[in-house]
This record gives sequence, structure tokens and C-alpha cells, in this order.
Amino acid sequence: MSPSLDPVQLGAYFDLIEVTSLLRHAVEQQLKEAGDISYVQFQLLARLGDSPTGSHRMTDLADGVVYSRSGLTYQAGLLEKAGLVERTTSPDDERSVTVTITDAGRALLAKVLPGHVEVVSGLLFEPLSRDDVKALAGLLAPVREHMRATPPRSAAPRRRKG
Amino acid sequence: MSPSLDPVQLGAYFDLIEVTSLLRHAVEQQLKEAGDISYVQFQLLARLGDSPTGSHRMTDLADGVVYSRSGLTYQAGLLEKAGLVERTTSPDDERSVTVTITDAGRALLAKVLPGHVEVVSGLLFEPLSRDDVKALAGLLAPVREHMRATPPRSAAPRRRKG
DNA sequence: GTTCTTTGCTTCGAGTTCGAAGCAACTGAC
DNA sequence: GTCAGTTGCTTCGAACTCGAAGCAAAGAAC
Repeated sequence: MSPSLDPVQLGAYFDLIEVTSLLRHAVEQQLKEAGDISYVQFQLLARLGDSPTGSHRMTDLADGVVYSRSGLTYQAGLLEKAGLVERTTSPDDERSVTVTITDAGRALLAKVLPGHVEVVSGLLFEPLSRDDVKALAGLLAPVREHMRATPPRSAAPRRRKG
Repeated sequence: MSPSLDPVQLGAYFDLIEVTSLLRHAVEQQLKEAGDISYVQFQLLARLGDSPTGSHRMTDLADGVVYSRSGLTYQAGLLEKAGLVERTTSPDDERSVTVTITDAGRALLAKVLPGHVEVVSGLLFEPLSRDDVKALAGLLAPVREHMRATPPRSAAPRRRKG
């Protein structure tokens, strides 16, 4: 393995970090103005709204948005207090908490979404042709899969029982 | 303007967010283990190390890593306390603070870099061919340029009314 | 020169984030 | 059944982040 990334890799890496940072900042700004919610909260509502049932388990939500469990507990508490979400313990597993989006949550999502789309379109997709976007998606999808499949490095230094 | 992004755009957008989130978490983990520094601190040291003079102004650093000014003051303080960086006021502009990486800073950077490269290679570039990386870089570069050029929406500087 | 405005950085307070520790519910081995 | 281990979520403490407010130096207008 090389001790360094080649210049093309380095450029891609840096641009990736910078592009998402800038995009995230812009989106956060818009979400705050349009609906007074953070990016995390928006992501959570969006995931819930996308679900056929309008609900998810806490853990699945946390994994979905790449977020810590304790952080999710905190944010879910805020969303619940704001009436955008409801938390109920699952009947089949008393430990599990199901989070469900409320009508108010859906309304806020609907209110905020157009501006969100506008920002993403204007910043991320403006300089990209239709084919460019297709190519980008085609490149990122396998990377995403690979990352999802790769276990966290330090999480499994344990041997199987032997 | 469309009320929604088309499916391909949506996929590219989601994958972009998820990929960088996962990558960032992995990198943060590695940096903490290898040198007990955060990602922001690493980015700062890397930028300083890359500079021909080994130094930058505070503002340029903050802009470079897409970070708030106050946050940078805090991190620069930590880095200085750890002896990885020095802060000096510029002679030509008394307001300006120049941050310079120390030998200890360079040493830490050198110590941490190989593992960092390994994580990025293994997670981000593993599923991508050489041409893929070239294509990715070619797609992201113009987006980065566009974002840099596009002024924050609604961040109009306070002007005199009129 | 004086005054108004902008720029560069820091301080402050409020809110957010994480990991570790804690607790209750499920699972498996016996 | 019991007991150990795992899982799902929350609580806690410490650290980080941001924007607003503050201050001093630099620049512009006159």
C-alpha cells in the first residue's frame, strides 16, 4: 500500500470534503430560516416521512443518518416536545422505541422541502449536466455500499470464542 | 422550478451525504487513536503543513476548512496549548494573527498521516478504479468552484440602508 | 486631521455532540 | 427454570460548535 494518495485521489478527497461541508452549511442555513430546524432534525423527519408507516425504530434511525444513539435520544426528545414526532414503546419488544412522524411533522417537512430542494439544486446540481449527475450517482453508490459493508476498524479486534 | 429532485439526483445527493458522514466518522476514529486529535485539528495541521511557510492567517484557515471564526479561535488555542502550533500577531497588520505549525506539529502530522491515508484508501477509493477516481475528481471540481463562487444566500453584508 | 465603516480576532452564553455508564428487556446455554 | 451475555434506549459529564456581541486596528470619506 502506498504511503500517500496520488494527486488525483487527493483532489477528489479534498473536494468531496469541501463540497459537502459547504453544502451542509448552506442547507442548515435554509432549514433554520424556513422552519427553525437543524439538518439532523430534517434528516430524521425526511426518513420518517419516506417510510410507508411513517415510523422507524430509534436504532434504525440513528444508523440511517449516521448519528450516535445518545444524540438521537436528545433530538427525538426535541422533536417530540415540538409535536413533530411521537414515541411509543413497541408491543413485541418492550425495549424498542418506535418514532412516528405526526401531521405537524409532515406539514413542517412540506413547508421546508421546496427551499431545501432549491438550495441543493442551485449549489450541487447547477454545474452538473444530467449525464454528470448520473455518473456521480454511479460512482458514489458502490462506495456507499462498500462503506456500509466494511465494519468499523476497531470494532472487531475480538476473536471469536475459542 | 421543479418541486422535487429527480430520482437520480436524489440518489446522488443522499449517497454524497452518507458517504462523507461514514468517511468522516471512520477518519475521526483513526485520528483519535493514532494521535488523539480531532478531524478539525488534523485539517488545520494539514493545511499549515502544506503551506510553503508553514503558516496561515486565522481567517484563511477558517475559510479553508469551512469553519466558524470562534470555533477556530478555540481550536487554535487547544493546538497552541499542545505545542503543535504558534500564534503571532502580524507586524503589518496588528489585528491579524498568524498561525504557524511547530516541529512537534509536523511530527504529529507525520505520525498520523499513514493511517489516515489507509482509511481513506480503504473506504473511499477501494471500490473505485483509477479512471473512476479521475471521473469523480472531474465532477467535484466544478461543483466546488461553483459553491465557492456562489455567495451565501441571504448573507447580505449589513449595509447602510438605501 | 476627524469620523464612519470595515476587518480580524476573541469572549461569552446557549445549544449540541459524543462515549461511557446505567438499566431493563430479550436471548441462548444449560 | 437460572445465569451470563446481548440489545435498545436513556442519563450523565465533558467537550465542541456556533452566532452575537465586543474590542481594537485599518481603511475610506471628507
